[in-house]
Amino acid sequence: MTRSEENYLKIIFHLGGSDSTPITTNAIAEQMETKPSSVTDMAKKLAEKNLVKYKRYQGVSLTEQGTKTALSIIRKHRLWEVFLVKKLDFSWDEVHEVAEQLEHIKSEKLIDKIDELLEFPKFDPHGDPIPSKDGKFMVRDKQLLSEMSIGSKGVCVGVKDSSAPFLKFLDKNKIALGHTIQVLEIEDFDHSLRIAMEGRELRISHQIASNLYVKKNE
Amino acid sequence: MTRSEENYLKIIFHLGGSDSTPITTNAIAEQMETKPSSVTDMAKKLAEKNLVKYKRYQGVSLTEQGTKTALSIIRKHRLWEVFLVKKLDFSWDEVHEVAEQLEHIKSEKLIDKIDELLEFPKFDPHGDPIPSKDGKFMVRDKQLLSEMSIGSKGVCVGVKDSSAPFLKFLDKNKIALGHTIQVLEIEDFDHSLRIAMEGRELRISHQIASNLYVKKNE
DNA sequence: ATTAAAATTTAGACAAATCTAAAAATAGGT
DNA sequence: ACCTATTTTTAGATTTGTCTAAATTTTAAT
Ligand SMILES: [Mn+2]
Ligand SMILES: [Mn+2]
Ligand SMILES: [Mn+2]
Ligand SMILES: [Mn+2]
Repeated sequence: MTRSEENYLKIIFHLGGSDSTPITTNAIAEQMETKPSSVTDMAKKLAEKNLVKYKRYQGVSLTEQGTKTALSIIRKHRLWEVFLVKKLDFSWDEVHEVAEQLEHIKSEKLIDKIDELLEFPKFDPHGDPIPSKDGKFMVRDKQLLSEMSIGSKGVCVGVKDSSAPFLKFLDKNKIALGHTIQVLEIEDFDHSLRIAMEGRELRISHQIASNLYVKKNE
Repeated sequence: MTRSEENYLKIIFHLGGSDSTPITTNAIAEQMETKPSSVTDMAKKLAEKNLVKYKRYQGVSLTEQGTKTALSIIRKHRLWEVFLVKKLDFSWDEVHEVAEQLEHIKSEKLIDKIDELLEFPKFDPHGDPIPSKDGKFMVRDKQLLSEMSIGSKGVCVGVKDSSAPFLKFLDKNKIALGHTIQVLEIEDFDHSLRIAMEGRELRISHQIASNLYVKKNE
């Protein structure tokens, strides 16, 4: 597997899709920051290797083997992110770039030992689940903060947008995973929210709220 | 810098050489496990980037900039090797391959944090010195065991051959860095040695002795 | 000084991954 | 059903790093 093939598989996985709703060439091209014609070439190559199903003009979907491979890359990416944060004091907005490189290191033993060193974490620094060796991962019952009703309480468990600017904004406003949240008020005008978080009260825009995942209290 | 360029620089560094005694095309080709014609192409490219001095038919030597780059790759390689042994319980015969990949990860912060986590080690698991950020490294006063005279004592501080088979052989015979060594007898016939090591007595061939570095006691 | 052997370079080709421009297929609106 | 806009594919070129085979230069022996 080349690095490029691995990146395509990862992106196809993240775009979702299935046999019945394949991923389009353009969607992949946009995520890969490449041209559709390049995607077509790669689609053929991956199909040749039985990693994707591909029919001309009909888009691409992962085979079982392709899914397995994608999950193993994602596993490595997220474990390295945890390593960087927990063991090397990286902040959560710095880890993605480095993990993009580290995810391609080829050594089963290495990633298993990292997993062990970290005591088998189930989620990465952004709240995304870490697949196990056999490709299974926790699906956490979570919803966007923007979809919660007034008065409801929960715990912040993840971010939808994990770009550095958004993560830095959260840091600046002392919003972090694990914090408790209660929705106090939702403005009709702009859908901004007034929330209580760890004793404080703050106002956040609809855009922020629609990029924060919350686990609702029972 | 591409991965290939980095590997060429590293190998040119390891081959020694200087402005007056440049490294030959064939020597590089052999180490890189590639063809001389490929080396010529790369020599031109590296010369273009001012990383080596290159004159047709006259071989290659590193510029100051090339030396700096080579040392930074070697620093990364050796720090990762220490990390694998100390933090992930790899054995010293398993680390080289993985370090060959990890040495190409591009992140200053990452390698500095690894350095810090390891408490700034000065030598790698094979006894080779780890260059500092600014490219300086300890030159240890050491000699080959095969060059020691009868009766002299020392401490085993490094291996010349760090291939897995040799390292495994040392493990099997409980020869490790840090162990004390005294030369008891040298056979005229085959130059094999009888040595005392950590209380035991053992016999080792000339070939083994000429791949073990010892720091002589004053 | 000649000459043969060895080392090195050049020329031309190839695979991987990408691009641009043109052609083909599909999808959506009327 | 038809036409047009969009999507996707093809064809051909480019870059990087490699190769083989042929040509050139160096070296070392006579
Ligand atoms: Mn990430
Ligand atoms: Mn990647
Ligand atoms: Mn090594
Ligand atoms: Mn390398």
